Amino acid sequence: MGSSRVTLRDVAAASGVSPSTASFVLNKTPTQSISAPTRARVEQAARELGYVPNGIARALREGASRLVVLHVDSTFEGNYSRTYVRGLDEELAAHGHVLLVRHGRTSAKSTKEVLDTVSPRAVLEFGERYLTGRVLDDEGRHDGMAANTALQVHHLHERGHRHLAFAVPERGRASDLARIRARFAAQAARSLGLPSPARLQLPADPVAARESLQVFRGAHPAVSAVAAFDDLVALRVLAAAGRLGLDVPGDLAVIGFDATEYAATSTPGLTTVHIEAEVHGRIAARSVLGMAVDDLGDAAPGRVIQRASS
Amino acid sequence: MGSSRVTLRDVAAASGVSPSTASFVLNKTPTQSISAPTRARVEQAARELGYVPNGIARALREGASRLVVLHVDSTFEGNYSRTYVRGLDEELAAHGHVLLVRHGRTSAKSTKEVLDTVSPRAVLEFGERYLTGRVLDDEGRHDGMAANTALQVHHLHERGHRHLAFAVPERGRASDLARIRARFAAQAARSLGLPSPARLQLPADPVAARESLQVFRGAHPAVSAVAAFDDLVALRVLAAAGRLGLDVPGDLAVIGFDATEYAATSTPGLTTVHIEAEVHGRIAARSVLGMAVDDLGDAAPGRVIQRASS
DNA sequence: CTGAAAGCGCTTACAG
DNA sequence: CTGAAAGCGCTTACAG
Repeated sequence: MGSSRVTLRDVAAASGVSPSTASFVLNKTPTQSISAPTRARVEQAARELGYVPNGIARALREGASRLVVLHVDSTFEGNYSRTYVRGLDEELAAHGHVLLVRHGRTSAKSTKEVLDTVSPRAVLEFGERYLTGRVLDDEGRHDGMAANTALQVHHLHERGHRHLAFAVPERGRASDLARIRARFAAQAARSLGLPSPARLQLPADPVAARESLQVFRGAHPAVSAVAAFDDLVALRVLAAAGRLGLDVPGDLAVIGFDATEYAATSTPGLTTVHIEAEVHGRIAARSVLGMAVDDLGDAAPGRVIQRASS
Repeated sequence: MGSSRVTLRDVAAASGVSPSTASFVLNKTPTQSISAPTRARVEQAARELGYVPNGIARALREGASRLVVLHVDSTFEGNYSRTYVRGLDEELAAHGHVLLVRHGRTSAKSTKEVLDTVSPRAVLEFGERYLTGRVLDDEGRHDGMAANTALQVHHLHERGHRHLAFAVPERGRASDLARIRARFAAQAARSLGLPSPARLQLPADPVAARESLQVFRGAHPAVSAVAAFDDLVALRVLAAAGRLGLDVPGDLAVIGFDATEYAATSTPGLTTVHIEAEVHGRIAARSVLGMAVDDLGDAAPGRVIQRASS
């Protein structure tokens, strides 16, 4: 902790200039011209002394720190969150900022506390950008979750399924997100001329999940394929189907979402959607810093990882 | 962002005292006595104006912010990390501090950058405390990972297994941790008079994993049970065993670690160890703040969640 | 019991 | 091209 000792004043003293001048040099302040020799001396002194600016002092002066807080509710399991955070982190780092993550419930109070304590440059909600997506063309296609959900539906349709289910987790978990995803699935189905996917809820308890699937099968005998909210829910479908003696994919095809490592461990292996969100993370970073995002290119499209469950 | 407008000076003005006095009141500075009426006026003014101290200014003055950074390399999947972070977060919040998480590789440079930018009160490495554990008695028992690993070994031993394997992930992933866990497993086996568990490596690719298990079975025909590094590795063992036509648990029993939700979705269901780390999180919080930890009690012991795989 | 003053380390008008 | 000065919002000796 006792590292940040060297101060701007030290650098100034060592190079025989005022702190103001040292600051101008070190920040390359565009509105100030500094003679080349002075600049060289200051830079060398800073290097030799190992000067690093005190972020707190700078933050007090500038009104905000160079910290960006990402608030995440859910867990970090799939490929999406991993790549999103990587992109966000790298892009922020490239522009002198630091990413820190806040976990857990968004009690308004505790969020305010964070803001007051560290004066971050911004607070991002995980997935916000992704939920929206960017419109790619005049037909209003998105590269976000809508497109990736459509990928599930298209995949099942291509394999000959017309009557689909959309499988969601137990009540309460990720219910907002599940609702949005279900809506996207319905849109995708409609655009293919398919009926809207039926809603299938899969609780965590295996016995309850099996019963849930059994009841569902009775109510929706025509449904031959399931697009799941995520891999976990998909694996629950697989387990329930197995316990009901159903053949997967013969009686019921299943596709997961977001390609966790667990998808490779089921029997049959779980088909799923691999999502690369690094560009989304970078876009979020640039947006927060008020920079242009045009040169980042489009997000890598999602892709289906085909296994035996579909 | 434009919320933190009200300053200490405003509160002081509104209550007709100096900023010094207002500060003394609001911080309940123990070395200062303030008359009751003054105190009341300041507190009311602060409340009415919605005053929240500027954490950056305070940090500059005090030399460190009230922020604690938790550095985590791996993913947050099992019960352990979830409960650890919850305990850490709540305990820090109870003492006026804020927890933020930094993900990803510990490049020394980027860590330094974090420190310089936000001057956190402390930086914790995830699992550090847990890796060590606390000695509970004179026999040197630990409540940390050693004890939880022993739980796996004891469970398999109780079910009649004498020749065990310890299953680890592919090269590179969590290899330090895997080595430590394997050593704990060996200690536990020795204390039961069992031979040291053989090392079984399970790559992510299902075909490679199956081959790995096949080779292992040839080399260690006596091994009848596997304790796994985590649930993911355990599920890989299950899948590989299934593909080899082995009966689980008849031919090979399997126990996972850290009770992810995925453990309930395999066929057969995966027996695993549930670990409650909230107390560890609280201990870490208190330690970092230089507070006593005695009244926190012992960590909840781990427990085996019995399913069909053992 | 209360207040004026200094200072944490920086940035940035402003004056020269 | 360079420097002296003010000020971001707080805390805490120090004086009264």
